[in-house]
Amino acid sequence: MDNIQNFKRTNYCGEFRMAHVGQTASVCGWVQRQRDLGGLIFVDLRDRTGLVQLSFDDSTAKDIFDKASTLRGEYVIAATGTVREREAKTDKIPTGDVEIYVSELRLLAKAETPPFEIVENSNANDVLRLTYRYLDLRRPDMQHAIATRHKITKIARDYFDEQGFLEIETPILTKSTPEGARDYLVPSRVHPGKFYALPQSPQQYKQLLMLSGFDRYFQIARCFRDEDLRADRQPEFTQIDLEMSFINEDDIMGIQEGFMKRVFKEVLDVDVQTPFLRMPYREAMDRFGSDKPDMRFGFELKDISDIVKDCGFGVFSGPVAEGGSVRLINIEGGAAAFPRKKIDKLVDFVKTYRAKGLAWARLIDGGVTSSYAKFLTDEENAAILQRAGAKDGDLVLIVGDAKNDVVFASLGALRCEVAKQMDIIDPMDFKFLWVTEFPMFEYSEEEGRYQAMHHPFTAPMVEDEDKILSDKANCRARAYDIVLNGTELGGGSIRINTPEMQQKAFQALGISDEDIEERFGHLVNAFKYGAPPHGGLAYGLDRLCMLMAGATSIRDVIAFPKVQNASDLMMACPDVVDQKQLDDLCIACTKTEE
RNA sequence: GGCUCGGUAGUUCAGUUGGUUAGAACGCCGGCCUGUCACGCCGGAGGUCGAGGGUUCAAGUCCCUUCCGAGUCGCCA
Repeated sequence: MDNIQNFKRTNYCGEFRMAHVGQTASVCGWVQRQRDLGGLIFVDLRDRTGLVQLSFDDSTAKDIFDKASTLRGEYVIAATGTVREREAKTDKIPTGDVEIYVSELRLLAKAETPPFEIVENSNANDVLRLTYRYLDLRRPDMQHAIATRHKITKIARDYFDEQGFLEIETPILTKSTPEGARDYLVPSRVHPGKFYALPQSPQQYKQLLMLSGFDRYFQIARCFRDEDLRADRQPEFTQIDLEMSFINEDDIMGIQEGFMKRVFKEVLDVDVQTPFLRMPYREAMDRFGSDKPDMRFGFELKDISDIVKDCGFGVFSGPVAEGGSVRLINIEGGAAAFPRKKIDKLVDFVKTYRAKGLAWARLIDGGVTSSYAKFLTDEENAAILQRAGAKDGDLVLIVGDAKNDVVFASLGALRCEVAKQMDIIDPMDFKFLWVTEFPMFEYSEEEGRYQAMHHPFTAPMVEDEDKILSDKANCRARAYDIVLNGTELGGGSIRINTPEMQQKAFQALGISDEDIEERFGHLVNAFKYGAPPHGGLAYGLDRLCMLMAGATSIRDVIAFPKVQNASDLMMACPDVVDQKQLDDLCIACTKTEE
């Protein structure tokens, strides 16, 4: 094995072009592939910038040539040589016009054959990739994703700095907040039986920073939530978190739009149109069945409750009578040609959203075949198709339910699913949307009471302030989400800044005075000392990176992510700890895994 | 907690109504080869069919349990 004494890298592998011909260059990295043609050896050398070809022939010193013949994939080497034009060029790699004719070769580390090939677009399965994440990260697409993430955070720091924001760190060991997601708890050794919680977000700290006068705060903040994972949800994730004082919604949105415009231009060279479209929550639900609608395609929802409320078909009239609704989406673009099997799959699909079924009508060759027409009058059938705006070649899909939530959830998901299946979505089309006027409260069936939809510090809309106690169901909040292509990128609100209004909000949530003091006393107390009007926003950095990198899971833009059961396959954690550690913390386990 | 899908050489997969010695490609090892770049040619090694139990003359294949992974519903103020 050689050492790297007196070796100085002059270039990264991916840099070499015809302009370098004749130069002496020193490079280092990993062997991608060695091709031994007998009297001639080629080695593709890889570093994080790309590949360059090293070549060895019968004019090469014998000891170097012999060493080159022993090279295997993933060996770590350093080489010095002359850059020369290739006899046979390739356009498959950017350095394909040149090669380095090696005069000095050092073998710095050997490598076992990796459990999967280190290549772009690996189809190795996730268990393997995540168990050997350090090898997975060598692959060019992962290197690109991680580098893209760096670019985004770099631009965020630059941009918010230019806008007068201060980056301020907030604690990771903090106080448990029973509202909202489950907390990760950290036991205290010094205070037996007491626990810190890891932050779900820096929410209260950043509001207190406003009260302290920092005026514009931002942080790239790690957040923790002990909830089940999804493709776009990890137990620890990163937010670009910010808060501003003496502002209104327009100021915050304007700053955000400027950031998005810049980050998309610099990272993807995409021009994002500003200002972004804004849409009240109510309208988003009515038109798209979702509070995070994908605006890249139509298939909007239409309410046909008025047409079917007195019809003879109980599947339609029943839900309306019970206070729900019947709505449809009209799928254009030849969806009427969907085979019956495919439609049956869609029926199963909506059932996962608790819909009881899916009625459909296909308009083909001037005729209509449908699953429901025989139960309705000609007038009713005609009115439905007219409301749908359906024309020949279209597929009408109808869901009715006594719960509007079910109708919205199923049709909202269905329009996205169908668009996906029809492959009509352009991944490089980025359609932003602000969803505004969120409800202040939502009713929790489980808890049997109203809960804050956003969080308990969100200000009500000025015109709805008097509804905060008297008409919770119709009280709207000064909250807004930023939505990109059907993904909720972030959310925020204007906060309450007077003790009086905060008191009302807690009261509306049914939190007792004792609980207020116990759980939020610090914040309530602080607000007595002059809190400026303030508000802010937090983005999911992982989701933004995912969308910009064209990934389908945030795992692909996180260097060391967790799997669905929240464990880390590479580090093999969580794991048991020594009894001594538990004793120090006064902790006894009552249940353990096998 | 529920539902759906998946687990077979190192890897990605195929494996028929249950039936001889479980295959392919890539990778790996050895040999040959002076312009390759998915090098080529010749040869070779490599399997607890995720695990456990059951049905059967016979199980990769059927049944049950369980582990692991993915997607998703619930959940995620």
